[in-house]
Amino acid sequence: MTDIKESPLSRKLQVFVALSEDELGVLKRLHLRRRSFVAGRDLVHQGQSDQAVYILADGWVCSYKLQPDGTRQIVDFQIPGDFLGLRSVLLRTSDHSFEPVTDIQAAEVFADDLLEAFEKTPRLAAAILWAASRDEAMVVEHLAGVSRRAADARMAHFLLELGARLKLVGMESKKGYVCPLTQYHLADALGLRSVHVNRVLRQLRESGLLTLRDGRVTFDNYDGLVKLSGFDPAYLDQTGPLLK
Amino acid sequence: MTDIKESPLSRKLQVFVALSEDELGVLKRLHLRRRSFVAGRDLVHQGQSDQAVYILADGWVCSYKLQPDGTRQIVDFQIPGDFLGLRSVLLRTSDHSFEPVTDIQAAEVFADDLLEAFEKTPRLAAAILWAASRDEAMVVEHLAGVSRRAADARMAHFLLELGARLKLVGMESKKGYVCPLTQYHLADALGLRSVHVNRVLRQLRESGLLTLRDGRVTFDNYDGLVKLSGFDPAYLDQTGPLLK
DNA sequence: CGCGACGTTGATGTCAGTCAAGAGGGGTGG
DNA sequence: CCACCCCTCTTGACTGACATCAACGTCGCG
Repeated sequence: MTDIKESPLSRKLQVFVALSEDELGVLKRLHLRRRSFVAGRDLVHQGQSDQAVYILADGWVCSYKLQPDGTRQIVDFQIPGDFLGLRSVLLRTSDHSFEPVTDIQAAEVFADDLLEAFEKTPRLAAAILWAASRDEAMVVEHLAGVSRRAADARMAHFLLELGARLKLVGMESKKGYVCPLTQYHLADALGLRSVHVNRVLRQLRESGLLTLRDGRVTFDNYDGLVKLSGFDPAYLDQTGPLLK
Repeated sequence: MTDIKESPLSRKLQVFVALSEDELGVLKRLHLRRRSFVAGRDLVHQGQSDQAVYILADGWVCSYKLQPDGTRQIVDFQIPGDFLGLRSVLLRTSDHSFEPVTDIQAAEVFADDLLEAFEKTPRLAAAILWAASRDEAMVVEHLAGVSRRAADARMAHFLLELGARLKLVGMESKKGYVCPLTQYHLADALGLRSVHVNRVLRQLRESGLLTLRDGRVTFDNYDGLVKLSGFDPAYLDQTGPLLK
């Protein structure tokens, strides 16, 4: 990336805080150590011994937890601009794994460097913590969705939420976005079986609500989706203290 | 409480770190400002304007999120020794509400006092952050349970987890514990309807696994419950760095 | 060409929701 | 003291959403 202002992370943060040249400089230095990982091979991130965080620059990742019975629950997806393992620095984290959904590029940041950056630029720290707390809120919303919404509404809500997140980093066009997730990923995230994911997607397509084909989500009837799913982006939009 | 060592919070923390007299003193000072709340009336805790945290001393609380359709999802329960609103100090928190399940007693702590205590006694801070990260892990586990476990296993897992938590603060006896939750609370937490909670409880009772009657959980066959639910307390037992 | 990953579809089963009714207990007001 | 209500718990009959089982299609790749 030639200009740090165009990196997904700073695009996201700048929606909420105008960053100074100084802060952008610190952000840029955090991006120096670039690494790649291939799709499917777990990024083992064992909170303790490995004191590093990654800033995802390109590609998608999922964080999941394996169940005793062999099924897995995908807790969240990470898209460009998201942190991997941030909580394991702030808090001692729980034991979930990261799997790159696609080949990815990420910047590796050592915990000490991150904490030093936080001290030097408190506004940047606040912005990053804001993003982290938004991730928290998404996990809670995810729980509520799996617990309380029917399969079609759950799917619609999930894809709308992803769209809203991608919009922040400039990866959503007018009415849809590129989405590399397989139906298995969707199933593992939404608490469904892949066969049923398939049926739900067909039903949504035939109702003229949305189309997911060839790795691309198209919203055919955005308002209809919002209505079906009860999507309310309030929990993503937490503006407020950071604007001051 | 006459001796701070006997407070639920310090009992919990001392399972993992031996606290010095100094640290116990700091902990004691955090407990000075005592407040009571009655069952059922929400503790509005609006992260921003109200910069306080509570340490629950007596009684049970649930934290929940209201859905657009009127149903609610209980995200977690708090028992004595747990913090209310800790995350809203560490991170800017998401918007869920707290409802006391019973009449409660809690110590009010101002954010500044807490942060000062953290600076003075880093080991105490580490212990409290450990507890917070355990809460994180429980939300993830909760998501996995609602998403992947059948109703009976979900119920069993939930009640086993509560038992393990209560044990840390000395509120679990050999084979059960006092549990003030109604079947509506259980339904709102587990993603079931209260009628079905009732049926599941009957089934567990008739299988000789557990009994929930008159506000008391009795484990009639602990090993059977563990087997049914796949309960693995690993995510609660995070020992490790704090022992050093 | 064969294999594995992903997607699609149908038939059938079952777990949990819905609807409905009632019982016990505690609180409140007449 | 009784009458009434509300909250919680209980049970039964029926329904339906999602799972299960089983095939088959398609595409990319070694």
